[in-house]
Amino acid sequence: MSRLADETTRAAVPEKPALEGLEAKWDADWEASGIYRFDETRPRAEVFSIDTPPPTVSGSLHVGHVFSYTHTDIIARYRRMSGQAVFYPMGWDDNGLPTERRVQNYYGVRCDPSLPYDPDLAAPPDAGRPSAVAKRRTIAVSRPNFIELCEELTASDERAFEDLFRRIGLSVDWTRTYATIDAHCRRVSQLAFLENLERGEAYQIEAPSLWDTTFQTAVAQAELDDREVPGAYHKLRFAGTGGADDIWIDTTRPELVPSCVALVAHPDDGRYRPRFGSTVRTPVFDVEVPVLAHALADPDKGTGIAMICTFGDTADVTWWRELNLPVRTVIGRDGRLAAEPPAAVESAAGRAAYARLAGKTAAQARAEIAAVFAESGDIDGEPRPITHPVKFFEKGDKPLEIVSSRQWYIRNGGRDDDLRQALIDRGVQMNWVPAYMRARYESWIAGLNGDWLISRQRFFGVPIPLWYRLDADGSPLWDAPIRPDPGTLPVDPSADCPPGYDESQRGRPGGFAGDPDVMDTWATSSLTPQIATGWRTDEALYASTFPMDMRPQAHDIIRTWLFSTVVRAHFDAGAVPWHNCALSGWILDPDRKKMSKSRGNVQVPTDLLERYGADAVRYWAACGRPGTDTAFDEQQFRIGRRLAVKLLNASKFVLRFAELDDVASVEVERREQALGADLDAGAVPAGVTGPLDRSMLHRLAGLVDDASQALDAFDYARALERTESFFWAFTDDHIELVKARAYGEHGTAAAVSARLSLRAASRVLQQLFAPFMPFVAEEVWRWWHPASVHASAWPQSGPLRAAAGGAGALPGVVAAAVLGEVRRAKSEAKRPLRTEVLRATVADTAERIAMLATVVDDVRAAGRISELVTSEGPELSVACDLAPEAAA
RNA sequence: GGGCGCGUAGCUCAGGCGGUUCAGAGCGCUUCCCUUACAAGGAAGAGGCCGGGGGUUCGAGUCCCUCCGCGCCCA
Repeated sequence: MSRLADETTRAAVPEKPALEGLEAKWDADWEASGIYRFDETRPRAEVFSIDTPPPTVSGSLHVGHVFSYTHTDIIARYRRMSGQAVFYPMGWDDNGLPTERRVQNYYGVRCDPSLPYDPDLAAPPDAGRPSAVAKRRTIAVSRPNFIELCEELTASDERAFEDLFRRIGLSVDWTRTYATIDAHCRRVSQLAFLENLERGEAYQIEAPSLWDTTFQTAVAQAELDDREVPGAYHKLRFAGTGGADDIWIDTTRPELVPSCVALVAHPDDGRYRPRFGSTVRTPVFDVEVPVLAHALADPDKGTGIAMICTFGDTADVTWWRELNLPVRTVIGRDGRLAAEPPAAVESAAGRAAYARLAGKTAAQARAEIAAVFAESGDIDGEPRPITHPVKFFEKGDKPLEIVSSRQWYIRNGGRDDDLRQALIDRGVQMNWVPAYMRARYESWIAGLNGDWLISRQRFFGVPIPLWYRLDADGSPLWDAPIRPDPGTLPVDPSADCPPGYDESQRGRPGGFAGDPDVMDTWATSSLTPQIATGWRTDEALYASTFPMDMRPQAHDIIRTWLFSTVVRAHFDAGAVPWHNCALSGWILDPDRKKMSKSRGNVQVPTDLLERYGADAVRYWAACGRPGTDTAFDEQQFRIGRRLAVKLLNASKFVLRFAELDDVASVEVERREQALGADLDAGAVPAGVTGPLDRSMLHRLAGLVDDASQALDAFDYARALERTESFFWAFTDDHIELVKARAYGEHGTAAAVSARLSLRAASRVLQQLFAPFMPFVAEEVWRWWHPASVHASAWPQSGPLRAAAGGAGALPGVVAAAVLGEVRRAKSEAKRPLRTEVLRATVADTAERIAMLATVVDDVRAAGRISELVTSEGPELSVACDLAPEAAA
């Protein structure tokens, strides 16, 4: 395509360039030209595929989204300009508890799975008005209706996110979006689960698991928070049997005494060693339990001996499993004590005491049992207040209980050393940015103490795709689940029938029952690479995009999203899911607190975009180094905006020489036309002869190498810093130094050299800025190019270095240094910069004086120096005789 | 308690392999300048025991040890 032919499609350089309106203008242009669409015809080696994090759309927009997504976009744009076909999809995470909660509050409804589907149900008229919703009773709706409401609300949330992401110029391929609850994701999620089941990587077992009594669901290890909460030690008496002494234990959970199955002390603890193997009787409930030894018992805690209950905490689970103890459950799924005591409680007194606890919450029962023990004399003194760490569900506000239930697990190395090591090895096969983040991955794996619990007793999620046959008594036959035909996925076992059954057999003896549970949201989002790349649905796409090249994500979810994704890819593909993990930091408010909705310190991005523009907001984001938390600093937006304005003005200055009606202008155009399309390959037309011009091109070549190297290493911040620093020196010094020559004051050849090199540098700088500030870069590029800068080829240093013709950095450095000294002399004399210097005396080393001689005309013109004399000296010094001040 | 990271100018932060772009940038502050790309701008200046203390080395923001302070992840 010849540049002449497209002359008419180019915009003229405006008289007063401005940033306003660029975002809408170029977003529309990009959308129309489709330059961000993935080219499926390109082979794997030319593809760069990105596993974009699906944002939780039920949250609100804030600057944190802008921050990390901009980092990814910079890399995507760089790779695209480097010639790769960038696969850059977008997902929405609308699956799971956050969405359920938002829907409940927004519409004022609750899900009742026992209700039938109502096809005519409309959203409540007061939906979205919290004060109105709060005044009325919540409306019970069926599970399918509830899910419809979830879908309705998430659809509008997703539009708001897409608007924001377009506004900040993400070069996402918007024809490739997914939502974690859509049919495609449910299908992939269920299919992957069924394949895990087939290979034995998923299994179901009745076992103690962490249980949130508020949300009524099991939760996984990765979702735990330890919180320090107040509690109290109760010192209780366990009566020795066969005439042995009583044993006193300290416990924070006396209400669990009815579920006590043993006492345990450290094997080396001399105080209790004689008692190992003997028994004691629990206070009041009078159940005989053994005294056992286990290394996990802490001799320094309380009296050094603990009671094992089923179950009070995770240590109980370990002891129970390793010491082969029975189960005596008292806490139910609702967090209350069961109506009946465990069968082991036989005595009338014990059963009477238990009756005082039955139906109470754990906290209520604790108070009651303290009274019971006080009456019986089995407690020593008053409870002693302490604070201790207690496990919570990260989204919950009541302590977790441990209840025995039937749950689905996926193996993750928590109970298998070989698998554990294999997953650690996968981490070694990936490039981590920054590198030290891998340590977090490894330490998480090292600390795993069980497999990954994926079933959740919730509604808005991907259902476990199984049914169970019911025996003649109506009890499910757990060991032989009925699987769906893969072609029918996704299925909802609560609404769909298994193959060979009809709806009338649901819940009937001899019929079937659907698995009531859904999968944890991470069980689906751990499959984002498979979801995005067309696994099992588009084998060609999968082959050209998987394993993916990049997973950008925040560092706090290494243990969840990153790790679980590695687990799935390891099982499914025997591979890493991606070659690079880029971990981003958080946005902190100016007081260095993490920005979050609950803290109320969130900055709304639309407001910032309004005031500073997308390029300025991106500039701020790009200054945050990989993995590093960044404080929100409004000053950075101003700086970014100033940089964008400067790029407009500097580009205008350079390009408008072409409009001068002089010989040099004709000559520049002739030389560029002679090169034709090679200009786009980075060639510089012959004719750059000026030493200062060549010196600048030499340094520009170095900048291209630095920036490319940094971007290859995902260090966008370094690339921007180098580019920005060069650019300011270019405008402050180089342009000032060559300005007179470019205007033709030293003849045509000198002007041609100046203008050609300025144009070459502008071209390169516009391209180097393009990944960071895509809107303004596109604007200035289109002033002289028919096609998008974002589809142009990333600059190469070779042609620039060739054009520099062996020049070094020094001429430019010396010229700028002398000019700086002259400016200082004028500034210190409080005279305008245009003041004439009658005579400047420059002393410097011989080498630098020699360099100065080659560029002296430029220096004299820029400094308005009439006479410049040089001498040798140890270092640079400049003495200036300024022209006398004109009489007022 | 373990792991990781961070302490450099008033503020926010750069400082790839120890030595000529090692005392740096921007902001803020002070002063000056409407100069034919840019006043939504430009030029210049002042400001620092590079957290403390040891060590390695001819030489240490840079490497090692230790202490202090801060943050994050996990127990």
